[in-house]
Amino acid sequence: MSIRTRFAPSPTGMLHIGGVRTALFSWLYARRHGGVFILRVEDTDRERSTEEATRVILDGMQWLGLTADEGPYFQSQRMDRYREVIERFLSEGLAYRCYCTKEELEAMRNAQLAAKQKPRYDGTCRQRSAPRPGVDPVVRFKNPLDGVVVVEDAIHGRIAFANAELDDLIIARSDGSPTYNFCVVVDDLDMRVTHVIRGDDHLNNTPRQINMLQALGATPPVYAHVPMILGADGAKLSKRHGAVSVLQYREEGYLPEALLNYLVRLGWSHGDQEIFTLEEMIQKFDIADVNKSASAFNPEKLLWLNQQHIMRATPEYLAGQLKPHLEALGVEVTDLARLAAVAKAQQERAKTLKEMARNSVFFFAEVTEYEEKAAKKNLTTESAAALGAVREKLAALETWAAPAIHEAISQVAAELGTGLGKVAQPVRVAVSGGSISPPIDVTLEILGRDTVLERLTRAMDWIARATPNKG
RNA sequence: GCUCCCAUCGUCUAGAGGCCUAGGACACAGCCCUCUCAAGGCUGCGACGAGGGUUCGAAUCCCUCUGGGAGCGCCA
Repeated sequence: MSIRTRFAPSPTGMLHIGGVRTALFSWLYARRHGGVFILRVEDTDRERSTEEATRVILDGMQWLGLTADEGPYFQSQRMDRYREVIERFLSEGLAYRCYCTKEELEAMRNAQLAAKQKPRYDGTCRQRSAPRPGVDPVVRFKNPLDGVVVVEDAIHGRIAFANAELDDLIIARSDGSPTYNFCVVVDDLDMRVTHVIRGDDHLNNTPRQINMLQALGATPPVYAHVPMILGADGAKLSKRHGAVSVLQYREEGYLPEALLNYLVRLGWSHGDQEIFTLEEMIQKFDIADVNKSASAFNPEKLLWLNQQHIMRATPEYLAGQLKPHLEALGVEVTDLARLAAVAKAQQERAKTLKEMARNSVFFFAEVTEYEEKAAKKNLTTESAAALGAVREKLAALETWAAPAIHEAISQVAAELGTGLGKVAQPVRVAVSGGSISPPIDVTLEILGRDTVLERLTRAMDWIARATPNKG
């Protein structure tokens, strides 16, 4: 039988990296085994589900390339099916209507807590034969009263729960709507899910779900409860440290494959390997190699990996990724070949696309002012001579290419009896406006002769104006 | 409180009884390379939570403790 995995996020909160990693593991596992990956949106709580959160799930999965082979299914569109199964539970005596009021339940709960007991429903309505006027009943599943449920977890191994610890959970609310644990069981069964890979915060739900499955005469799927991701401070992931929408990472200039690479290494490893292409992940991922313990999110390492992936990417691909970030800075890019040249020149000097864009603006827009510190140090009367000499040599160059440009600048340095830095750095400030750029020859080549000559002239003018009496 | 889970450098991890003087990566510090910024190279710093067993031998197996986490909703 072919493997079928699913990712079942709830649109009651933003899809964050914790969810993404679970999705990744499920996706990887399905891909690795030539199986099917299903996306299912768990939106039974219509009150708290938002359209925006649903959008983030869909857009986020698409951005990351975690494409679903089936779905997205929406639980909100399967209500008839749930009602049908609830009826079946009722008619087969697997469930019963409970007329206890919320107040009564609350009182029961408080009493149990006060007696230092685990709060749970006492099963009062199991015996009830007649409806109670004025109360809309909920439906509860009749959990076995004794015995143990064994979860054979692919990550944790065998875990046993005593049925005596479990109570009769509500499967339908008083308005008739089905609840989470029930919907999961019905869906996983209907969708023929073979491997349930999810966060280990669901571990405690598993015995109930297995009981329901068994009541329906079904065989439980393989469960794999992956450890949680903690914030950078080791505390639970929250808005403060990283529980932001995945799309935030796109905005900040992360490559999808870098984020995936970072996430796959959280709780999973393959020897000492740190950098994985998507294909390698698919090839090497296995649930058996997933850790049991929670791991903390480390933004620095993500940044490093992003840089590593940027360095390994092709300039053309990078250009496409970089474009929106330049546009966000108000730079229109029409020449994609030129953009690729820029990306190539920049790819080992940026940790994010956003940073790369920021440092690349001067390739596309006029230099309107010089960074103060850089100008003060490099655009001086002394360097004006170097700039002039460079300008002259460059203007006379036969071929406009990096090697020739490099040669010209070296010559100027030699003629002036100074180091290359004394010449290259003023030129850098003149053409880029600041002190940071790719190697000067490459930078000038991409910029083009006309632009370079113009910017050199402009810098010399600027020097003359800035030091009027020295002349 | 009860149930369940977890435990190697600050962080991510390797480690399935001898290969461990515990390896790699991020971060940090120093050095090298160098036209800036990076990248890269080298070096350093730095961990098996504690106590008991089992064994000729334990980071690895067992127990207890401690610490952390999750669940106990007409949320998912």
